[in-house]
Amino acid sequence: MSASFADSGILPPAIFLMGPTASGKTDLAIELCQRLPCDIISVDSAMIYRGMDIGTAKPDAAELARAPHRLIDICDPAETYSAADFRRDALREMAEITAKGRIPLLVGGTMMYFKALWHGLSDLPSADPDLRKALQQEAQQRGWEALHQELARLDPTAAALIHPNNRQRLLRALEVVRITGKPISRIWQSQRAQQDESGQIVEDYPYFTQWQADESSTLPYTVVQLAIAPSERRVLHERIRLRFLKMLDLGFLDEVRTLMARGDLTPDLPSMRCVGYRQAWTYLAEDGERDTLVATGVAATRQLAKRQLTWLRKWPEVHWLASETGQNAEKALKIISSRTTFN
RNA sequence: GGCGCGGUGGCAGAGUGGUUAUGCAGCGGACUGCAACUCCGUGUACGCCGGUUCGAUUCCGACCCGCGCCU
Repeated sequence: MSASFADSGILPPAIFLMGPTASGKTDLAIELCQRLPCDIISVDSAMIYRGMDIGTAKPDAAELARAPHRLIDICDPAETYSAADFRRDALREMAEITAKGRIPLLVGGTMMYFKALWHGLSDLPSADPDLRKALQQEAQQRGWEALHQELARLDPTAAALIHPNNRQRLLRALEVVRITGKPISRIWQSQRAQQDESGQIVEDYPYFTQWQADESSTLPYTVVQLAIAPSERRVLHERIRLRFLKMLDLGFLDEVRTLMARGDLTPDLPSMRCVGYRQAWTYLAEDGERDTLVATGVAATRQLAKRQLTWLRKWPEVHWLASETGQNAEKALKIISSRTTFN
């Protein structure tokens, strides 16, 4: 079971396996690896961090030995990583896997990364920490409303789309205007226009045509998209609760203590704002109640799952699997073989 | 048994004779370089019965429940 797709004229296969946290993605992915010539690429903005194992529910050593995951443990928790970084890295790994005649299996719950990979990103400048710091200071002095008003002047379209309270996105939009001299919305639009001329718009999915970039950013693979989740929300909530308690048993707090003890990490870093880590940090730093830690940690995880499901609910071309059902690997294989020429 | 205090949406917690805080959780949603982020939207609930009143969660009475004190 291997083939060269490079010169066959057929796009090589790739599999997306998506789902909310605690839905059983990792187990299913490992099972698929036993049955298909595929290699796993993690699509997870938290598992990228080294030393963050228990709280991210990273596969353990035995599982990794059976089914290696690419793009985990690639960053130090002091570092930041972006959707653009992910797209670049994932494309590189996918090419490498495909070159070996194998199938890239992209597994994870970071929907923004899936979207960036699948649809590409507009040609925008990356984050500029110094500029962001300067903008933050400006906000301190002039007020956040003033910054939003400035955006309304420079880029009314973006300002209408970004709520004044959404400082993170407001800063990003201002950052782009200041660096490029062009409104971020115009950059989105110019690429949408190209899209229109090439006739690539998929009418059924207007949402996804909003930002699809030019041909070159289209993913050169035949993608089979699978999503897995419990069919009932309450079941997902219970799985989340049990898993959080299990993490605590496994020494999650020690893991966070170790991170805090480094001395160079702060609670506002992306890594330390991850679900569970943020709550554990507060609990340890403020000597909180254990019941509160559990309640807030579990709630934060539920909220994460809800946001992931919001993405997934409107995601086109997904084939759904139910976590609690047996035989998901068989079902997945059936879907995969019916949608690709592989085998 | 007597006296006192209190019973407000899933939880916490304000308050008012008519305009029905707030926080958390839940639910729905947005999201192009921090995305496990960030942000938006969403609930007439006032223990029970009767009375006063044009109108009662708010005033009065009885009752039930909880807490404290007393005999």
